[in-house]
Amino acid sequence: MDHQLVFDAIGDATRRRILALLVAEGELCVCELMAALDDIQPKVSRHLSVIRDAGLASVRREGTWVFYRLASPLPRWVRDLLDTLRADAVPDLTADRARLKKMAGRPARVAA
Amino acid sequence: MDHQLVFDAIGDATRRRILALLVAEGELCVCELMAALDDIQPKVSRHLSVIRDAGLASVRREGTWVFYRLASPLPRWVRDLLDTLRADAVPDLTADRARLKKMAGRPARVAA
DNA sequence: GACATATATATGCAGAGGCGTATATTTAAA
DNA sequence: TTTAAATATACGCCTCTGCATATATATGTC
Repeated sequence: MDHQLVFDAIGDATRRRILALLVAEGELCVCELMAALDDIQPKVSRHLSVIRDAGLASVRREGTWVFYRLASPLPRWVRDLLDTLRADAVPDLTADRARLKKMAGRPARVAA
Repeated sequence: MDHQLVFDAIGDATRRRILALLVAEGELCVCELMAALDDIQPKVSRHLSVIRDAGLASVRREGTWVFYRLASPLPRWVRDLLDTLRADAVPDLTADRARLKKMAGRPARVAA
């Protein structure tokens, strides 16, 4: 676990929104993150690759969908760091979760 | 308190070392931080200005020395974030504190 | 295979940030 | 008022990073 990669990952506002959503919601696919962030696909995908390369998220493919969740186990200090990404630290989180809730046609999970 | 400025401040490795020292040691002057980090003065000073401009540290002058400490009060999420800067999150911290301890001629505090 | 959906990556560009060196500022003392 | 010590800032330089657009890569369906 490279320390700088972890802090780089939380250094960007868009990535903090993604990470805060993963902390709060558990597992989300790219299309759900696009809806929650109201942002374009290449941008979301690029930021997800940074998060994944930092070792913070793991990936599960289900058909054409790709689901991201927080990696586990994570070192204690990383877990503590991610736990700080609550609504007071990530102001967009509340609105992002609301948009996610309103998203039409959310993919149904088959497996965990 | 600007969120991005706070995360920018902890995004740099040198600044994390400084912040971790302030969390662990309380109040330190620039010359003590130079000794602890084993780094040059303009670099330490520049990073301190970023930390100060983010609202994370306050400054007290005593003669020619300038002492930095964590600002207070800090928002809950900022305090939580800084509390994650322990030795496991900032690997240099242990060596930095050892160098600080060995520093010759540390300035004596007059006031708090 | 042809096509559609979902996701990933390549590319060129513009802006931000860190570095070392040099210099300015502040304070105290001679 | 000169000098020294401690600290702050200015200046190029270079690298890194995020962006939007375009394109590539699965995967499933017909």
